[in-house]
Amino acid sequence: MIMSKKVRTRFAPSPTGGLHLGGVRTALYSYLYAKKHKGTFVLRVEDTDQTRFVDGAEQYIIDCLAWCGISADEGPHTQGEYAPYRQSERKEMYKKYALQLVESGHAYYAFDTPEELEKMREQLKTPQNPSPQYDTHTRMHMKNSLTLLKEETEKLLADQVPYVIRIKMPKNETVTFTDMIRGEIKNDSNLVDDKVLLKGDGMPTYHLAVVVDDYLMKITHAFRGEEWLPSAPVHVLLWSYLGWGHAMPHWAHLPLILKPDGHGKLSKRDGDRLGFPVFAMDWYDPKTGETTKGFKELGFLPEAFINLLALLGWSSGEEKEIFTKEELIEAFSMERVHKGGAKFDFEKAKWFNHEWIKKMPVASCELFVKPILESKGIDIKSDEYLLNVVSLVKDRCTLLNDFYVQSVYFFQAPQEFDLESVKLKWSADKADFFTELISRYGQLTEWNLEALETCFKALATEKNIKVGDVQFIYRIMLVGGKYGPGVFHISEMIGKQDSMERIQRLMGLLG
RNA sequence: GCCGCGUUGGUCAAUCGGUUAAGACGCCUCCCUUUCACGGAGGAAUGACGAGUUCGACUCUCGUACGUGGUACCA
Repeated sequence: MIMSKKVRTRFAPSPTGGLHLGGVRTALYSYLYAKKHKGTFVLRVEDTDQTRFVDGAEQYIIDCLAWCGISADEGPHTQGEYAPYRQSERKEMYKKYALQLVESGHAYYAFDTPEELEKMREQLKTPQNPSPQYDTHTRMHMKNSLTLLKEETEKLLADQVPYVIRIKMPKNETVTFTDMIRGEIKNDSNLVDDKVLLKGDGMPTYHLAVVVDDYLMKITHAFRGEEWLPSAPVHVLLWSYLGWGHAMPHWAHLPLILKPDGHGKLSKRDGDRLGFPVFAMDWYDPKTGETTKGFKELGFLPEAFINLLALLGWSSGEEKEIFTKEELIEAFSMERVHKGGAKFDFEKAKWFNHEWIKKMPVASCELFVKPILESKGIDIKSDEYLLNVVSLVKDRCTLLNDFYVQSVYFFQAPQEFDLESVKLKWSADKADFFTELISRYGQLTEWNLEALETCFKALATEKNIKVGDVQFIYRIMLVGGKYGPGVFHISEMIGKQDSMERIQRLMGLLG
């Protein structure tokens, strides 16, 4: 095969709730891989489980991908040539293939009721085998077209007795395939169960749908989480049984994202417990009425979010850690994805965001900051003023939301003061200093950084007071706390009038 | 239980048989800043264990341990 096919990757989430970090990463890697190879990235909605369908989840997923800047080229939101992209809308296609498999002897009808299945598992359960499967060992004891006479099966079908179609796993075969990350993977066919392909309600299970759709949508590279590895042999067999072996996509099973503490996959609950988001954006669950915080709303930049996710399980091999999307596309390769799972580290995640805020031009930064301040009811005076504020405080903001605390005092006099700290330095001569300072400020003809700093320091020297002490108090007067950029910068920005009022205000409080 | 996958500092990780085993986050110290950050300089901290292959193993093989995933008419 000298001619290589056009790369087509897909992200195939099921619309059952908030979009998890790991899901975004899978989408991201699929996107990066497709773009790197000038291919197409497809979004396919795997809504075959009617009972788990959640209203609004699909649009939410689309919105999340859009926020991350990794929107799909084809999907339910577009008019792609492989539509429809919702499996529920493709329902009729799957049955045909299931029947084809029955026809060719690779699948069979099974009429066992859920109760009967339960009974079988209960009866066959032993300490050595706590979870018996419907497989090559047990299927001949069950109620299916393998154990029933042909006429019996036909009668049941004619009577519309509910049934499922199961794959008939072969005996004594080693199913082998190559994973782009892990290399050759082998499985003993005797050990994997006869997975249901077509459910009682006529919907396909994931196993059938993923194969049929990947084939029909001409997917060339299929990336998914490591949790799919155990059922991969079923999919590999299906590709071959359906006669599509030559077209099977290249697989890559991505390592899991683990809890930062303890063990196991990172879940929404861990985020709640440990105080960080797990979903890309706020997710409102219509069933419970609860909203779960997302990275976006917490103040993450999408650029930082995909950057940190990309580096969670993949590394370029070089020291560089901050990547733009374009740079990621350029540098990404599946071979450099780690095999082992990675524990999520929120501190590092925040570091990425901080780096992105520092790196962002002041003007772009202002675009994000403006709505945040406005939503808090702050009158931003003018864009020029805001721009100056942003340039002064941006390096000390880790999350976008930090801009509020770091810049309110440029717009409003502080409501609360760190009086504890002031009192340690307060004394009669300090009071005298500030009284005199107000008067000198009044006489200043020019209000700029140099003028007021000179005035301030000259007075301290005159009064024989440590500049640092009064400067520190001055900071609390203007800001309310022990933070923020240089005091004289702040003072210059807020103006003479405001500066004088704030001095007076705190002096009043100190009696 | 069985099967799959994995295992370099607390965390993310480089190394693709020969290095004093990078770098980053976090932590600590110092400098800068008479605030807090930013920035700069330093520091502590790593190859799960046991065999084998090899002149030489973090790197290859096997075993053990541990972790993780799966074992549904969920994806």
